[in-house]
Amino acid sequence: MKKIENVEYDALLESFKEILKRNKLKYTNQREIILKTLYCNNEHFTPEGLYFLIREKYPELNVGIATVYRTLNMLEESDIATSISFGTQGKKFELGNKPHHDHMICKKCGEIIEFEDKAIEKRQEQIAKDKGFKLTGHLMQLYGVCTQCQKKDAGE
Amino acid sequence: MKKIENVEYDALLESFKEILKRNKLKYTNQREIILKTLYCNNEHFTPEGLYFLIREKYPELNVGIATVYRTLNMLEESDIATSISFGTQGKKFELGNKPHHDHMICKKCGEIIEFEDKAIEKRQEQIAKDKGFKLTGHLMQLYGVCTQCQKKDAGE
DNA sequence: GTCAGTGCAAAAGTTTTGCATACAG
DNA sequence: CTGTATGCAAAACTTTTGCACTGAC
Repeated sequence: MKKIENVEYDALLESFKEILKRNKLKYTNQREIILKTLYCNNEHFTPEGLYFLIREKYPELNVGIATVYRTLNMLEESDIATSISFGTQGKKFELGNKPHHDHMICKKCGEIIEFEDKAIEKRQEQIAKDKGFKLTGHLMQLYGVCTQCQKKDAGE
Repeated sequence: MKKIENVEYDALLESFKEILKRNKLKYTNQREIILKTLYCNNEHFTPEGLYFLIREKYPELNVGIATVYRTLNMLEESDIATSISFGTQGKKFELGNKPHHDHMICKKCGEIIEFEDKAIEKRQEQIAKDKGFKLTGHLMQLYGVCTQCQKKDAGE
């Protein structure tokens, strides 16, 4: 994984610090590591998964699961991260910095593919307008079976 | 609430019985009540919420929470019901009988408006095809502020 | 009669909380 | 220094499971 010297991350970090300051919260090592880990691993983490990864990569920090939960909830409330849940596999968090993107999820293996579609975005705005909603965000998840799992299924 | 003498419900019930039979499962009172309650209350239930409602309406049945969980999971596996999660409010189940519909959710008051959009459905199928997915379903939620809440906000 | 379904209670899993200590501001 | 954040462990919640009994077929 390349070292972070990245305008996008810097901006994210700044806005994070900004939000912390605005809410009189403290900028701690743990909070930064959690943010950074979410950023670097372009994945969707369960709180537990994130916890284990951080424990492994930064054992000296000795992060507690409670801190991970507290931080994730805080990030979600601040709209820095969002959580999604699919099937029985529980809740997963990701950063909400990417402006608009959606998820296609394999029901068999849980793989998540991200995609973006301007046409759909446009329609969404139109629908909201029709119903008198002021649109602030959206969540779209397509469920299906990924190529690999389709092959596997066929083989059985 | 009007009594059920409803073609749509009958059809649902039939397909439910059909699925039960196909899987050598039994048609029990509890299972029917759970299905009926989901159908009559056009809402999105948490397992617990459904449990309490059923306890209240059919105390003589003495349904256990375990049965509610078991049945909901069974319904979801059979694609009769789907579960979605609304933010931190946990997992909610609804019947999947309405062929395709999505949700627009007011972040202020929690109101849920259902809508349907053919153009988006089409695009979704196209996207899935492009990525090699076999699409089995989708979940789309638009978040925003409803007309009433916008007015309220303006008034403050 | 047989075997799946049920309620109950216990267990397993997940998330939050209380508290003493650590550390950012 | 002050007071928030943290780790730990306990508590609270949520969901699943084991078991003896019930009831659908």
